[in-house]
Amino acid sequence: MGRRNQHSAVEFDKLVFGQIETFLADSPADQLSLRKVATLIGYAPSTLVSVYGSYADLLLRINARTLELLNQQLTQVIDNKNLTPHEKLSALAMAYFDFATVHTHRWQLIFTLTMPTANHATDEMPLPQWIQSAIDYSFDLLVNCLEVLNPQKSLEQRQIASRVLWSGVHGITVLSLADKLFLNQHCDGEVLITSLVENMLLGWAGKPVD
Amino acid sequence: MGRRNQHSAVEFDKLVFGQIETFLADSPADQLSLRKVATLIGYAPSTLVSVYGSYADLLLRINARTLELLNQQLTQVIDNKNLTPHEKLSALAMAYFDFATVHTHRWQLIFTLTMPTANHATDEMPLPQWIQSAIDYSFDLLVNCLEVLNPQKSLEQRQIASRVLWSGVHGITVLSLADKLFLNQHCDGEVLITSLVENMLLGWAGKPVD
DNA sequence: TAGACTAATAAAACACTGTTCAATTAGATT
DNA sequence: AATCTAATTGAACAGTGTTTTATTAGTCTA
Repeated sequence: MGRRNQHSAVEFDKLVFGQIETFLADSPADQLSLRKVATLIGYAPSTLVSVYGSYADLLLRINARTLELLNQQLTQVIDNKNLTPHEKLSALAMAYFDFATVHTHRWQLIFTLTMPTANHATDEMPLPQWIQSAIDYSFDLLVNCLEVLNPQKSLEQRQIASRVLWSGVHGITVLSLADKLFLNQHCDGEVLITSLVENMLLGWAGKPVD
Repeated sequence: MGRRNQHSAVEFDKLVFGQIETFLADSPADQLSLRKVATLIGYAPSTLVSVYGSYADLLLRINARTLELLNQQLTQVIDNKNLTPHEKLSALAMAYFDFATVHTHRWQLIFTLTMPTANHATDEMPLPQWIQSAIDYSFDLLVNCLEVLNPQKSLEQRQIASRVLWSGVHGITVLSLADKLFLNQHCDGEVLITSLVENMLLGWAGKPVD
């Protein structure tokens, strides 16, 4: 077939992803570069491009892995059958926050990575089907919890509330990691998240929930 | 004194800020560069550096102007004395969202700009006093509204609730602009914001608020 | 008025970045 | 043993922000 790989495809992936992710354990993504990754794995920069298409595409692969890991952690929370809907929502919110706190730089990369060259295709092209399904499924979990808490509300209202909850948790996480909450006493973002969930569900159910 | 400026200091600022901000009216900040700004204003790149210190510092000046403009708009809402606390909070949230929607790229620059070279000073150095005061003042406005709505709660609880509200609005705004809310029907972020404020205040006051 | 001084501006070089492309190289195939 | 081919690389390119050096053009002084 030609020159033998010094690493097989999967070995190469493992090498690349491993080096990048250990780097991101300590340092933010904007301190990394294609050339640094190349020296980190002992290959030439052009090799990485020929394998992954571009540096942006490589980082996109990293993001896919991060999202998969996040999904695992959230699923783990959901699968705990001993929780009430209220507890489940709280646990999900906290798991999201904790994940971002632990894997700060990998999590931030998800939201800071922008594809270069005003990619017209990206704007109009819908998400890959498997991603869209995964997202829909995740939101359905929230929607179901909300339905139990207040069956009176319409589906649309539940969908809206699920987005509000997730946006709120996301906002708290973003600002907490950026240290932009400006609470004089050092008060964890976790306190804010429980307050958000507590008050939202109180407003949502019209009465204290369990 | 030496060679006369072809533009005075204030004229130069006006030229630079004007060109950058009209650019950001159409295009995101990551498509701009020091060299592009230089050609845009008809000066050499090094001139900009000698005036503002660095490209990052220049963008920081842009952010200061954006924040000032945002502050004006929010103050305008607050100064309307005919509003109930509830209405005031809703109007503030909406004004924040609308500002980000109108000045998308300038607003995003505030949160995407990161100072280069792992600036150790930045991590430990507190904010300039005038900025810290402005932030405290803004949050106090929220805290006061919350006190009227439920005087039972402690100051700390009010401070927490104000952060939750702001984080929630911020999160909705971020995800709305990134088009990551995944609501199948095209449903404005404004609907989410009213839902957030409504439910939070319902939970907060323990009863429907005016 | 002629020359020195100086602040404003620019030009060039430097160290980076991601990307492209032509040139290798080493194993498999014939 | 020669050929072929896929993996890998090195060099060139266009771009970035920054630094350093050089050139202006106006003001001040002798």
